[in-house]
Amino acid sequence: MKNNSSIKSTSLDYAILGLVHQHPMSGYGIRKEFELTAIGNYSSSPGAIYPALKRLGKFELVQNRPDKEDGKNKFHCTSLGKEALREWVSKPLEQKDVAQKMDELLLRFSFMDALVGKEQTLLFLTSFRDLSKAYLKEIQEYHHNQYDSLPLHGRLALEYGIETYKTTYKWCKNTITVITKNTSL
Amino acid sequence: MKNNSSIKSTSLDYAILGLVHQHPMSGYGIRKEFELTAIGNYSSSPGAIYPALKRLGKFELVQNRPDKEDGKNKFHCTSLGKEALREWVSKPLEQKDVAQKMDELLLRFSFMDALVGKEQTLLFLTSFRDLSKAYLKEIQEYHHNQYDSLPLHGRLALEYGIETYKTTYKWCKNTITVITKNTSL
DNA sequence: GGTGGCATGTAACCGGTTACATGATTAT
DNA sequence: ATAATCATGTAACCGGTTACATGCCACC
Repeated sequence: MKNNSSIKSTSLDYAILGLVHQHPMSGYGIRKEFELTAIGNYSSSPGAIYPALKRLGKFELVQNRPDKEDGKNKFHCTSLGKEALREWVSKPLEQKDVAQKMDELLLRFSFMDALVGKEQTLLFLTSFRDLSKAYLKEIQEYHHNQYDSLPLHGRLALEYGIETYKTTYKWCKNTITVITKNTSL
Repeated sequence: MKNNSSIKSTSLDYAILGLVHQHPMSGYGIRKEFELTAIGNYSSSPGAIYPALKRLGKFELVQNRPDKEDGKNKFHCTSLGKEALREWVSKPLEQKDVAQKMDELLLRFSFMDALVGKEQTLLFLTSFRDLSKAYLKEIQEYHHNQYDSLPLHGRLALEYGIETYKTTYKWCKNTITVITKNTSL
């Protein structure tokens, strides 16, 4: 009974929302951000950004108004927008996220610190860690069982996946430690 | 002056083409493949697969005809299809591929062994390795220069990227060794 | 003989791509 | 002055998503 009139947003919408939450910016600024930095590999084309901003505006998640600093028009994240963002970063992780949407997970993590507490962050990370480990185990078993029947390149590509998930698992463990020790919150 | 009447295909088209090149299969079989294996995270929905097969058929890259083995209708890769596939896997790598299209690169590598020789494969891999290293260096420098100004989560997410590209670089080096030593070609 | 998997499609919808278009401001 | 960058849009096109629809065949 919840969320029925709420935005069905793409991750692009949330990426934008997260950006303007950190710092209000113009649509042009957002485009530059996507174009020049490595952020999740979202499109920087005006045909993607401006319609997205319009969508977000329609649901009152962002608002284009003069900035207090320099008086220039900038898109701001509203309190409704902040709430939507908080919901998004807090969504429980699923197996398929880890298998298919790493970029989005990392983006959620990036935006998380301004939105939720340490506890919630650690929940996210342990979930991330466990799901990565589970997926890793799965493909390792596949690798082991199919070793002889796999074509050479197929096997090597699979091994790339295995190494990648090992790295992810390690990053999770390390990051959990960092966040746990961090006393600023 | 080349390629003007040729397909503008999505990577989904090539993923399908690569699959039916390895083994002729039904559209349903392709769907199962995408659904059950980790292959590049392509859609397995009929609304994606069948239109794609129609596209490929229009350009005579695939053909749906009875299989010699069991008489069932299956999509086969034509010689034209094989040529298109060879071109695709042989495309020179660009910086943006490494930054944004890893999955596609791995898929190209997977299909490569049935299409090009060892030399071409090593060209691909050394290019992959060098571009990964260059990109790694870039984000490492960014990490170093911005260390103090980055928000904690932003920094940690960036470190995930760094570890990932280190892994990629290592995989390339190792795989180059494996392919070089491989005498079967 | 009916449930479930095989097999192929279509239609509405929506979002991203590409390309075009415009005007304001800043810099040289 | 005029080029470059800031800033915001629109329109045609296309491909993927979701959901619906159909018919066959095999298995128990």
